[in-house]
Amino acid sequence: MRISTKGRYALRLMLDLAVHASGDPIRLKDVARRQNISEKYLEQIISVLNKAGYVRSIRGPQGGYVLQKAPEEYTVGMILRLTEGSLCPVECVDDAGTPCASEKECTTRLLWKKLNDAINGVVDTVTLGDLVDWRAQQADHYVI
Amino acid sequence: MRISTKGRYALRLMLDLAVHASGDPIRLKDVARRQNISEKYLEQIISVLNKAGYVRSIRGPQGGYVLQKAPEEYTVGMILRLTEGSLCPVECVDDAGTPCASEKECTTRLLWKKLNDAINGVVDTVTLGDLVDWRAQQADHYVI
DNA sequence: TTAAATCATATTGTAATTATAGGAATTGTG
DNA sequence: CACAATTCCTATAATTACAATATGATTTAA
Repeated sequence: MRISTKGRYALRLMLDLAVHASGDPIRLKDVARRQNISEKYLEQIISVLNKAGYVRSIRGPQGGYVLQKAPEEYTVGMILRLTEGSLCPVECVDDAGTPCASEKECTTRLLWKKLNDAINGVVDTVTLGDLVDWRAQQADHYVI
Repeated sequence: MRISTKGRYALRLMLDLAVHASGDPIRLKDVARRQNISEKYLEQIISVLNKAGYVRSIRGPQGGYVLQKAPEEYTVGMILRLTEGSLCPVECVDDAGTPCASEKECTTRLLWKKLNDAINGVVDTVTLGDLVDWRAQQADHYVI
């Protein structure tokens, strides 16, 4: 039950855009270098984020990407669900999925609901802004 | 980020053994019928549970399987981790996994730790005994 | 005009998932 | 003892997902 690289890279990509925001567009090449991720793979990932309106793209030289909204406006869950697909541990507790064929209310389903709630409790409360803050605190340590 | 059928089937298998426990061994064929799962697939799954000592097998006619311990002694996490592998959402927060190569303490890692704790908070507290109880309560509804 | 960037789509290699299949070994019962 | 019911073991296969890589088209600032 792993988060795939796609979701993790998307998160690091968005965090990179948030941290290095200066008004000017940020080139994917620079993100790829800083995050040590294949630029071509990042292109596919940011394409999804772009189509969803999470980032804005500027084409041509001096082009790049900028966050469409403030970092606090993006929850981790929004980013992961977009790139990763559903985060539900099993299909039957997924609102978008097809419900359990067999049982009206199978016993293990209660467990999956609890697990789903626990997962959502984290990813839907932590925002990109929080990640930026955490990173700033870590940076403080290195200053000394 | 889904729990695979292997882990889900293992849980239903263990629950079935717990619910139908009578002292006599329970045939896999009956579990397969009740749970509507391929018997051959269940064989592979229970083989893992058997080698781990979670169930005891009795061979030959009138053979089958019984739980080795009381249902309360098995957490959901024990069963899922055994059949499913690690439940960590990313490798770098997995005690058994290789730690992050790049960063000493990368920012997103804090998030993954929170997520990991949330998941463990559910699977390590709910036991097979709880599932049995839940099932009994559901059964009460149908009695009326 | 050129070069730097995004955009779009196809392809590939690997591994995991989800089983199915065939038969060997064990053992209670008639 | 023979038989049949069961567990046990291993191989194989079909499908899908994952994680990229590759190629080239399009846009646009300088």
